[in-house]
Amino acid sequence: MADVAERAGVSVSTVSRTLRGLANVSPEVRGRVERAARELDFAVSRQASSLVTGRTGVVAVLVPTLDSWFMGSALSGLAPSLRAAGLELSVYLMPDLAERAAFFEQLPARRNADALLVFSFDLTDEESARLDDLGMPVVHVSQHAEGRPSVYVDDVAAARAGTRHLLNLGHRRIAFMQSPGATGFSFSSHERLHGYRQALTDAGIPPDDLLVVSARAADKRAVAEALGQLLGLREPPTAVFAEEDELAVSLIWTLRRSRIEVPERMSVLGFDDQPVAELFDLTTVAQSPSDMGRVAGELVLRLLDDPEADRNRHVALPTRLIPRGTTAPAPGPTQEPDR
Amino acid sequence: MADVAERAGVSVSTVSRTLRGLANVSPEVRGRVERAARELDFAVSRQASSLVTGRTGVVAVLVPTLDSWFMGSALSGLAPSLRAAGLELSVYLMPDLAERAAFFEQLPARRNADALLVFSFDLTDEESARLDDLGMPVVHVSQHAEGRPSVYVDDVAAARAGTRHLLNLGHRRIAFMQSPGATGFSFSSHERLHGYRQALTDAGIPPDDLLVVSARAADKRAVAEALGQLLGLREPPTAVFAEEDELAVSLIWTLRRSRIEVPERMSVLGFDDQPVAELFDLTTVAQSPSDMGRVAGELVLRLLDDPEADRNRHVALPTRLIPRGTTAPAPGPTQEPDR
DNA sequence: CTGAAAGCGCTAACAA
DNA sequence: TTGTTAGCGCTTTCAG
Repeated sequence: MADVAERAGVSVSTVSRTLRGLANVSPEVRGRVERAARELDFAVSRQASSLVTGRTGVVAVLVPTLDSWFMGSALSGLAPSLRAAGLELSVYLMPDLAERAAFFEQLPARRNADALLVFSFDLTDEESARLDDLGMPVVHVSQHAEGRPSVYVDDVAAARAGTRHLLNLGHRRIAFMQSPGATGFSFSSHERLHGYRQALTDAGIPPDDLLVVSARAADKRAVAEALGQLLGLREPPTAVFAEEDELAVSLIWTLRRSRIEVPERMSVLGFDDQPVAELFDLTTVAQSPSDMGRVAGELVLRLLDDPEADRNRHVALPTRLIPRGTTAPAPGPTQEPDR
Repeated sequence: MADVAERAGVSVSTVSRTLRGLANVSPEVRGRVERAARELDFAVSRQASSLVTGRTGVVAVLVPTLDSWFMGSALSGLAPSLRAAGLELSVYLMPDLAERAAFFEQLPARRNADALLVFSFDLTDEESARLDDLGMPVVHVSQHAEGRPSVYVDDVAAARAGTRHLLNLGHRRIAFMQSPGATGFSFSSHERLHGYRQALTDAGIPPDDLLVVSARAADKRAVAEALGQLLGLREPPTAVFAEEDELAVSLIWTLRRSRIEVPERMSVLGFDDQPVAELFDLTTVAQSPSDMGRVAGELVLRLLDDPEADRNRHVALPTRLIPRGTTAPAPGPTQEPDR
């Protein structure tokens, strides 16, 4: 910066003021400084400025994965808002509990970011408390935390609506298929199961734990086994609600291989509306992670502006049921399926 | 840090030495300092240390998208290496040419990162030159740049192998379907087209530009139109090589809707081996972006260690053809298809 | 093995 | 509108 100042024949303060776009610089001087900066290919060191301003110009995000549709979309929605505000995006990937523990132990983001976005985690009370003491705005995304800024969809209501769709089609034995995922990593998963149970209860059908199975979408064998569990029941289900689309299509793939027609003999409902859903003509509950990312970005910008505003603002984004071809009326008499 | 020093009854220099794990600190003092730091929940400010060391502890990545299988996997492969080395990962998303121009104009990463990874871009000479002058190690990923560190797959050879597979099945009219993408954003795309042409030429078949069409995978209508162009030709193709799996499955979807059996009447070959490939039983050329990310991470670590080592190291990762059910021998007499 | 002091590159008073 | 000066929190000589 001293070089620029010398070249432009002004003091460093003037260079600083110019480069930050402050008003009180004469146009003539401004021009000289800008030209000098350009000629010298000068860029302000964030490190140095943050040392004095106390702001790092960085927003940190804590994510469980990066190679998922959800996270990819969410970050795509988030990044532009931050860039527009001149903030850098720093990613902390915590794929397992060990990494996660290490993160909360050291809180590396502590003084190295101005705000933190936490995605999809089932935080323990202790972890939440640590975040509260971080001394920076923390926004919870795809999850909600009492009294803390959160952006999410109402997974309970969404799952209830999805389940009701199946009930309305006359299904009475409805299974729920979960993605296991590392423990403590999926907030939404629990909520969706809860919504499913609620809808059943509301319809006067007692939830049956035998109808809740789990498998990783990528593990075909596990999906087949989970399906096997369901088909071997005394009263097998006529519909399966999968907690996310990838699992749903993996299930459809398995059903097809077993010559069980979808939706004639088995309805399948997904959650997400990923691109693959359309390809499989999958009925699903749509959510928009990119909207979630965008809204979270806007919220964090507002919090950065005024840490007290929006302190416990919760933003719930909509979901909607997209009926496609994998759900159909339950086979046989609807009141008393006799097989 | 002064607080920690006071609490431990030592000077700040000692705290600094301890926290950086330097050897010359007595065990007894080390213990006191570490305890004090823990009790005060102290974390070193990267900003302040980088000001004096000149290293930021940040690795920047330049990416065209985040919501793609490729980038998600690549970043998943990269992040752990960086974390293990105590480096932060800063993401610069440049979805369009305007953002890109702005980036190269300002080079915001200039003094705010220790190294830069550039993904998948078709850089202009001017852009490459700017990167060279950045004064930090730059690694090109999923692309290669003469004389600069690069990690990639040999797209030309891979596409040639894929095309040869179709030729070996007796296909003579083989189409190539591209994803348009913003101009200048896909290095691999050009290379694959090139490999496809080479294989044809090698087999004595003159490449026919009418057989090269393009459509975005997500745009069903565009895919249908592209397919229409091919089907309307005087000599329509019996096989299509799609430059990436998502496009391939979108094409298969369209073909099925048109009651054109795959692979009986049309073979389809993809590129990537994304999870969706298995679901569609898609024959494809597999690559591993997560390996690419991992290797790029290791390379960047080595360059950070010694900027001169590996200066123009090129790492080419393998691809392999995965035969599945969407490719089959060409219908009719192979030498002279008579329809 | 430990401490004192200088200074990294910038911004924020304050003065002019 | 511009310049001068004092730090921001650390690391790094250099002494001890």
